[in-house]
Amino acid sequence: MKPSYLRISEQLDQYIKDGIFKKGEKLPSEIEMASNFGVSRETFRSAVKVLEREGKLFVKHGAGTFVVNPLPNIENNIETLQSITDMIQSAGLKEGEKRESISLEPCNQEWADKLCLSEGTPVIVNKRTRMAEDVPVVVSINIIPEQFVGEEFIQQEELGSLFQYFEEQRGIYISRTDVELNVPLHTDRNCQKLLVYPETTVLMLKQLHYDILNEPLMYSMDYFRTDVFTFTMRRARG
Amino acid sequence: MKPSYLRISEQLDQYIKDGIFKKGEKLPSEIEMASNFGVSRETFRSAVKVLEREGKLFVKHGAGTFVVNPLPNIENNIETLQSITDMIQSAGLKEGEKRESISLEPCNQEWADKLCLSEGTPVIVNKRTRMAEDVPVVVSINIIPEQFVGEEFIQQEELGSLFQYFEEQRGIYISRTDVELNVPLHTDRNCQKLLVYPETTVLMLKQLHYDILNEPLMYSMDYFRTDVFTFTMRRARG
DNA sequence: CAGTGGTCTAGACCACCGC
DNA sequence: CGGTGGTCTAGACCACTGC
Repeated sequence: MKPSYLRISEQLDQYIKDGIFKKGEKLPSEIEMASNFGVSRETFRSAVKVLEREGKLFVKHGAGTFVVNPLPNIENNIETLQSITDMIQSAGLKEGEKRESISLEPCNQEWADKLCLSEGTPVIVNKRTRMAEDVPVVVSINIIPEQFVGEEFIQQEELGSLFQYFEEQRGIYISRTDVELNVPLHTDRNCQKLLVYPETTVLMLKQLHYDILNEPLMYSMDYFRTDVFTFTMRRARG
Repeated sequence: MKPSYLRISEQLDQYIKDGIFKKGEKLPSEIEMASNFGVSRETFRSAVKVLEREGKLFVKHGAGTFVVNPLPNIENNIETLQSITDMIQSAGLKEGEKRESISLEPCNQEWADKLCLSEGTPVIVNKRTRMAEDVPVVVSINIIPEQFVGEEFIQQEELGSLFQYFEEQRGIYISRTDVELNVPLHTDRNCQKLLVYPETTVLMLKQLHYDILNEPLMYSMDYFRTDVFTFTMRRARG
């Protein structure tokens, strides 16, 4: 049984979609609406908060609650964390991979900082080319502290989603990622594999993945072909 | 007078920073904590929700509320919308601008789609080079429907922040922006002005700005030097 | 099963807006 | 000033977790 406030927020959303509540219009007061829905005012307010967070209602203290113009859904919202495997598959493409190399290397200053290790600590460096319909679309380099992976990690030829690997094989859930957007030079070695067309450009994400307790787990550098992937997001004023 | 739930969330945050509540530790139950703080359970829960949203606490139904590893603050979080003027100034640099061109042009398919106009409707196209310490760091192109700006817009040589212009001169508050990340080819004309060093690369944001009621107001294409600006963000699992 | 967080209520008072 | 949303309470019952 879904809680009331969710049912009400969905119904309000539908009313907006159906034009029963029109853009710019002020909703009746919370007390009145709560009474209409047969719930307490706090419960109705919870429903409003859901839609306010989604940018569908605008609440102004002392003035009222207003319907705003519905925004389009954003596809490929980069703010929602998903694995590269999911990104390729949700575009309806056949996902594949080729391991370029895997090695145990002393970590450099940058990796050490991010992963909270001391410089020089051995880490696993896993480099793969990810394919969509047998064409290379992503080059990804993962840096992982030794203790987080097992023997099978090094031996397996095809790893697939590391998110899935960590969850199913190691019981670790990746919940959050800090990202730095980068644009590599087109002379960057890791770009070369992706520059199959002269008009192709590449976006690189440096990503630090955390588990549920915000422990840094893996650092990645992922090179994406921008002619294959579209990255969008929504910004809001502080 | 700050509301209790905010005071409590700040105090909890401080306790975490001070190590009084340690990473991974389970907090006492909500009833107990609420009683400790001398507030009702709902009020204490509001405080917890603030920190949960900030990724500082992890709440698990039926199990408890846990302190997680504090994450570093993210600088230059791209998710927080700010004007280019602000971005330059908050880096402690002297901001300047040079208008390259301003014209009234029939809008193309892409602009028309975004701004909800018909193709061919005249729009103002404003192209500027933005400077930091007298060096070009951003090229920005703004596409604005005629009715949103006044005569002074076209005549003024230095516009400064358009966010500020809209707010102060036109009473319009830009509250939200949809962004598409792009990497232009280094042969792109708008890049050329920015490629002062051979290792410089450029990130381009196509941005559709909305007012408080989510009405599309302005479409922009902003070219940023990645050696000057760092863009970071935080992603979370759906 | 006991203990935890999730939802919900009816009512109260406060802070803010616009007339 | 009246009407709106913002906060807060004390208590109730439900849903989930882990032993």
